[in-house]
Amino acid sequence: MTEVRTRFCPSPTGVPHVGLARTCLFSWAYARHTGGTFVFRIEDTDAARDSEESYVQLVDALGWLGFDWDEGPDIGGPYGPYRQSQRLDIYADVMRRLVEGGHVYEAFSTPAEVEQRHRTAGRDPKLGYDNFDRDLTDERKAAHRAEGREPVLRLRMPAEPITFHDAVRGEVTYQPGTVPDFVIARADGSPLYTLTNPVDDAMMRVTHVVRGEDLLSSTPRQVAMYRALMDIGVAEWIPEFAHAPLVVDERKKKMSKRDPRSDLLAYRDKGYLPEAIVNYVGTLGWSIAADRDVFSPQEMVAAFDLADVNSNPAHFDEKKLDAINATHIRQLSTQDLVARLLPFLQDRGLLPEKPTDDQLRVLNTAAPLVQERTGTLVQGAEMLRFLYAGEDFELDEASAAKTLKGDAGAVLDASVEALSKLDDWSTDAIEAALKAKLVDELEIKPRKAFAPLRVAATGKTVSPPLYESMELLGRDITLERLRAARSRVA
RNA sequence: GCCCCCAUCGUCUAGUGGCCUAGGACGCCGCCCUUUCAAGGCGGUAGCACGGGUUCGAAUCCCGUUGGGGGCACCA
Repeated sequence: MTEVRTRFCPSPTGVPHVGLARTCLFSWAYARHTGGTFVFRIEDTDAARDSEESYVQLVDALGWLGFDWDEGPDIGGPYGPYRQSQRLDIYADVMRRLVEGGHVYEAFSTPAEVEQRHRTAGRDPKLGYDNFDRDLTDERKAAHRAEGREPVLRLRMPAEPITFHDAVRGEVTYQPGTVPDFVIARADGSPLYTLTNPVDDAMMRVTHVVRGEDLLSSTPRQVAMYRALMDIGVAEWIPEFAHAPLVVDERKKKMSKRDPRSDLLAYRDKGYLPEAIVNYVGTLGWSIAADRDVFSPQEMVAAFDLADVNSNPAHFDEKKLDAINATHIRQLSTQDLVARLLPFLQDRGLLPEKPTDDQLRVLNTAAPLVQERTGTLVQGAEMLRFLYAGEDFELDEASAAKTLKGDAGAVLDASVEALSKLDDWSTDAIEAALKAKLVDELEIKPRKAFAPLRVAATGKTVSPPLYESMELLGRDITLERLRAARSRVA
């Protein structure tokens, strides 16, 4: 157990969520930090719930976030296959050896029977399995089978305390009797997570198991399974565990996978940067430095250690995510920002698949203007809408109602007049002409004067800087829009 | 109910016995800048759950209390 090998092994159910991203991040960052190997495995042993669609979304989301793996279902590797549904023969073989080794036994009790026994004995009926079938005689088993009952397989829990080391929590001990013998294979013979997960981690030579705290209390079972696997020669060691604290909601409950804030791909659609998601999720249970919380994935990899992960649950705060996203947007180069904005403009039909040189020139000039005032790429694209809307340009009704009234008519008339006779259609000239006319000559307060102009030209009360926007729009369109707005003022 | 985990500003965190009259960030509030809204700059608000120990000294170690959470499937 020299080189670090970590893994991320989701089951393909539902949509990719924030909790997954955080667990994956810690696992991935640790492998990358140590120069180890990162394995991606799919745990699809529950045909009823797993779906190919979910698998595709998972790969999509992970790739978007910038995670890369050295071994996985899509790229193979020395310990494949990396989808559990393709490893059934392996599990069958291990099961057989586990039975032979006496670690596992056939159990026929139904949950109702177990509960009934608890009641009869005056115990709490919710106690869980009572290890009743541990030493069934061959006669009893045959009798059960004669009734048409098929057994599940259960692992015999050891009689000694189970202690394991957790990189986050230190030593954790479970007393014997507190964890019942557990099922590792269904009555139809198909394997369960309780078997497949440790078997694969062992066979894929995983050294560090990073997972959520919700799995902490299943770890003694995991450890017991490892011991059995070591006994039959399948495992060589018990991996180090690291249980990351839960991501919780405002009610302090484990954040639901169904929570809309949990949907990773939705963040991409809303114009969040993947590195911002990674950054934010990385601050949940870990910190890069005492006075710093904005960092790149590379910086996190350089600094990350499982031992520094803290153990208390972290509340998911969308406001903070927004702030971090905005910061990352501001740090982008113009070229990078343009490249990231482009798909959003195209999705909205504002730019064609192949933009013209002129459209790109405008975008290169305008992108830095929205960069410093937008929280997401979607907001940024929307802020640029007025530049590309053409015939479809329309005023935001709320903005128009707020500003196109009272003095607005006079302001627009005066502006059209001043701008019409401008020789030089540049930001500076526009600014000078407008200020001279509106502020100096007509003595209109700046905030009163420029609000209607902004709405007239860009459609909204929030936009890139006004004079620059007018320059980019060009004289004809600017004047046309001011006149159109004028006609709306009573 | 049983087992386990957790406990620093509203939130995320720094803090691993003296550097802490507890630092940063988000949020919130105020001021400045200013062509709206933002952004930016500056400042402010606010916290070691409680009770016992240990120690010359505790946010930091131990015990207990309280509170919160997770798990107890032929799901993963």
